[in-house]
Amino acid sequence: MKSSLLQILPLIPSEAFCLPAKTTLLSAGETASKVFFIKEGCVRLWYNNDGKDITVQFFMPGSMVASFESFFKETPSEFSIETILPTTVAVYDKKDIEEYRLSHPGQLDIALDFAIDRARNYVHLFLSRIKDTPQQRYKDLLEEAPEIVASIPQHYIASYLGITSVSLSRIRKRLSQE
Amino acid sequence: MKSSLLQILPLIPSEAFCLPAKTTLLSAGETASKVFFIKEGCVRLWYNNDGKDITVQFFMPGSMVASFESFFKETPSEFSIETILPTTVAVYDKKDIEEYRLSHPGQLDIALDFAIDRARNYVHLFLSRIKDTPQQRYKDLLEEAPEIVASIPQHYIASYLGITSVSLSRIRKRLSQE
DNA sequence: GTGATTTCTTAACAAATGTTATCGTTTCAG
DNA sequence: CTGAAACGATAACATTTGTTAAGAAATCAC
Repeated sequence: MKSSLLQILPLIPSEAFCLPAKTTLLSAGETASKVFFIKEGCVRLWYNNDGKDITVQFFMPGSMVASFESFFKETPSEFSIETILPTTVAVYDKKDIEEYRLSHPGQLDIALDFAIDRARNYVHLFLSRIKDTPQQRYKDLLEEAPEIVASIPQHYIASYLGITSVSLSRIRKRLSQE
Repeated sequence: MKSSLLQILPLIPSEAFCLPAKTTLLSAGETASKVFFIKEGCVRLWYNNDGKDITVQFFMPGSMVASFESFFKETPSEFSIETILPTTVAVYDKKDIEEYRLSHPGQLDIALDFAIDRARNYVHLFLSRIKDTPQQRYKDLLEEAPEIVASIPQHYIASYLGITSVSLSRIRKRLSQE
């Protein structure tokens, strides 16, 4: 039986940190050498689109976040990562992961598993933008993570939904009138 | 020095096929066990969104295509793959790739490389939807692959751009008036 | 070849969003 | 505590897209 990623993670050296909100974990332009495991709080991955801040994804406790392409290809990251709530993370270094990976060849390939997982994630982010209206995506987000919607500024939510905060305000009004 | 994917591919058994347009390589619901290398022609990967046909991506000669998640996770594919022009492909079987992979552990990890590559691809598809207007994306597609735009029905293009064919028609008119 | 189908354009109207601006309210730093 | 900044709602108008429908042109099947 193959081990799961969550079983293997504790075997790799890591450091835990408690961070305040708005702490940057990785700035666009830097090359990612760390993976963060969210223990508590909330983190967002965002993209600077000509000065416009676009939230690509929110990460909740129990999930891992890194700048994917940068981490694997060792190129400057297109994305930044920052906490939006007070957050506790475990930080894994790329070299420690590689070391474990090379010394346990028979086991689950952590890197491949992480890569596949992130790829699947982007497929679904992509599909959700294609399939659903901003209004439907807002309703979905409300169901999946009401605590996010409640605790962070709406312009983060709006940029995640791919609309302006004005439009999100209108959507909220429409929904409250139903 | 690590080998590139394109150097390794010829070492793996494959079969070549010449296929007419509109040939389905994989139907949604099936589990992907093959990877296709496009030698000539053009292939599209598409998604059935409640009866609406959405083209996710076009694949040109020199690139590889498979239903990513289905291939790695051995789950039913959400996507279908079909030729849109007469196309020549080399077909690689998952078991042959795995065999090569396991018997050449020191070398480039084909699976990881393919997974990373597909993930990067989805990141960029995703970003391009976020950053650019349909009009800009149409202009980009015209530059990158004029032969596609010229040789396939416009509703494929429209669904790739995320708009209706009516809207694409309007965009074309706008551009021709500039 | 010919009739049927598909493709592409255009029109008219409805619906949604973007942009800009205003105005309370809340939050935050010092 | 207090002034400044950020936040959220709303209005007005422009722009874009979706929808539906109609018609011309190209393509396909037989």
